[in-house]
Amino acid sequence: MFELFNEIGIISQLSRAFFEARLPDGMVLPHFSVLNHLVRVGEGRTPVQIARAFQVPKNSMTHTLGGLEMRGLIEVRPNPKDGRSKTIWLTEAGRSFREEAIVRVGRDMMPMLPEMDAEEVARTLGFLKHLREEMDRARD
Amino acid sequence: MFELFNEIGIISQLSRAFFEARLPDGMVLPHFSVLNHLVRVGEGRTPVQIARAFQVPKNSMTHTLGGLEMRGLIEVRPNPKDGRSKTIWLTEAGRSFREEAIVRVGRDMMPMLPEMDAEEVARTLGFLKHLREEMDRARD
DNA sequence: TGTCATTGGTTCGACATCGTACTATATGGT
DNA sequence: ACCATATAGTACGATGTCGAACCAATGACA
Repeated sequence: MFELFNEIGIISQLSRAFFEARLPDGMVLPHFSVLNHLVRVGEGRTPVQIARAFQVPKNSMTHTLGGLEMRGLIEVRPNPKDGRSKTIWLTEAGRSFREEAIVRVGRDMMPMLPEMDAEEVARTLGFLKHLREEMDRARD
Repeated sequence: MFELFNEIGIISQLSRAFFEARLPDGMVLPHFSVLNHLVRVGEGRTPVQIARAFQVPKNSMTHTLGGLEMRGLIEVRPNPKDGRSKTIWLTEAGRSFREEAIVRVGRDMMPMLPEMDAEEVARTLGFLKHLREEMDRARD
């Protein structure tokens, strides 16, 4: 069990480094992740919603969103339903940035893929999701 | 595939937080990991060897070892075979600190364990090790 | 309507992590 | 023996991440 978490930690570290080596200068994995999230889950989300989705504190998300806005990849608008809140939208630059990043990373990831059995990946993913839910519950 | 790395990243984050919440004040996961490594792999390792084992840059390891030495959990001795190098040894305090941490974390991790099938854990672990090796190779 | 607790977001300070540059020792080739 | 190159460890600066404190807007409730 310790070993499992250990392996997970190291892979997380390696995959992050792998990713960031293929992103421009100061961009970091969470930047890409947020763009991706907005495409998949939908735009117009609030910062807290996004922070919860990634299980990070909201001030960290403020920081990440700040970087994305400064680079013109997202647009921040007020939330018409709540005066305290904001909503996050992709710009055209943000959308195309995500696409290019996926191509670039995907290309370099190619050589690794044939080595892994698709079914095994799916089973592992299922187990990890289960594990994550378990850990969420243990957080009280 | 992206989703797999995403899940791994979040679990890594959660498990780290879980761990560190059960360590004293300023201690952090790498501190424990290094102590554990020394017990399992053996004492007398050099900082670079340890850094490589954890896939972190050597200056990060310098920092981590500094923290452990300051707390009296390890002892640093010169390397008789190489004047540039040092060797790292556990103190009694370090050894017992590790034991206590394992007990404390293990106790709180108990409620999660019955939820997971041991065979599934083993299979996942096998796959992740394979994946890690693949990624190591891709690092050139 | 007035008051209090809750929630969204930011600011600030602390710290881990990392790239780069640097010193000191070791190693290999001539 | 001498010099070039590689390697071990450290120092420094930049930055991501986070907890705590804070402000503003909302909601609950008398």
